[in-house]
Amino acid sequence: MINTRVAVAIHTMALIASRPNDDLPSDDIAASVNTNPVVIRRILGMLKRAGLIRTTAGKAGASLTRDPEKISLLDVFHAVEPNGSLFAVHDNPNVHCPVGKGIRTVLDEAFGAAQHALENKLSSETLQDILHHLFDDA
Amino acid sequence: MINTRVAVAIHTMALIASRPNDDLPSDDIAASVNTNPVVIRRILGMLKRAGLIRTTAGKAGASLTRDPEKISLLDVFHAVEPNGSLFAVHDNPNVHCPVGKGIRTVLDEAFGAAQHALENKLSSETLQDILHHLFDDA
DNA sequence: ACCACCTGTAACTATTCTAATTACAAGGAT
DNA sequence: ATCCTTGTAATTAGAATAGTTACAGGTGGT
Repeated sequence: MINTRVAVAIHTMALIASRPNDDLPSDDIAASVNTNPVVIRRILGMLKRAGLIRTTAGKAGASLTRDPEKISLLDVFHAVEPNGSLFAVHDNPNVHCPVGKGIRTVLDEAFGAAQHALENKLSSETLQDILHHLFDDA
Repeated sequence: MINTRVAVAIHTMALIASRPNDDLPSDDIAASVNTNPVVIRRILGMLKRAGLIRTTAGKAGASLTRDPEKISLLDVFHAVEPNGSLFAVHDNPNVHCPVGKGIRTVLDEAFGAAQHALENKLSSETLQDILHHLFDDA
C-alpha cells in the first residue's frame, strides 16, 4: 500500500489553496489532517522542493506557485513519492533459466505500462478539481 | 512501493505455464526466482486459494486451472495482494474543518479512479502475453 | 533589542511490512 | 519403510512509515 504522504499532501495543498489569504502555520494544517506538525513540515518541504509551493523559514503560511488548475495530483504524487517505480521486482533471477533470464525485461514493460496508466489518470485530475468537489458539490 | 510478491508470482506462473509436462518442486521454482522455497510455497498457496493453480500436498508440481490467455496479470495481482486499496488515507481528519470534513470522500474517488486505471491495464495483459514476450521475441 | 511564534531539520521511537529462514507435521510415490 | 514433497507456524533481520522531542535559526511586532 502506498503511504499516506500522498493523501496528506493533497489535503495540505487543498487547505492552502482554499485559504489564500490566511497564513496557516503547520500546527493548523496538522490539526486539520490530525497528525503532528513536524509531519506536515516534512511534507511541505517536499512540496517546496518539487516547486509546488513557496514557504519562508520562520514565517507562517505557504502559497501555491501556480494556479490550482495547473497542479495535478500526479505533480503532488511525484513530489512526495520520488521513487520512480511503483512495483518491486525480485533481484537476480537465475539467468540460466529461460524464464529467469527474460523476466525482468518483461515485468518492467508490464509494470511500466500499468504505472503509466495510473499516472495518466492522476495527471488528469487537478487541485482545482479537488477544490470543486470539496466546496461546490452537494 | 508494491512488494515483490506480484513479480515473483508472475515469474512462478510463467514457469509453471512454460513447462506443463514437468512437475516442478518449489525448490526448482525458488532457484529460478532466486529466493527461499518457503517464499515460493507461500505464494503458491495464495495462487491456489485464488483458484489460479492446483497443487497437491506432498506431491511436486503445480498446474494452471485455465489457459494462460485466460489468466490476467490482475488475477495474479489480486491473488497475492488481497488488500483492496492501493493508496492509504490518513485517519480521522478534523471534521470541523471544511477540507478535513470532505477530504476522505474526495480522495477515495480520485485514488479509486487511479487504481482502476492501473487495474484495467493489468487486466488487459495475460499470462499468455508474458509467455509470448519471454519465448517468441527476438 | 527583546520576545513570541514560526520553519526546517536532526534524532529517536514504536509499529508494521517484507522476505528469509528454520523446523516440522503430514501427504505421495516407489 | 523411506525419501521427497507440500503446507504452515514461528522466528528473525531489515526497511519504511509516522509520531515525537528537541533545537537552531528566521520573522515581525513592540
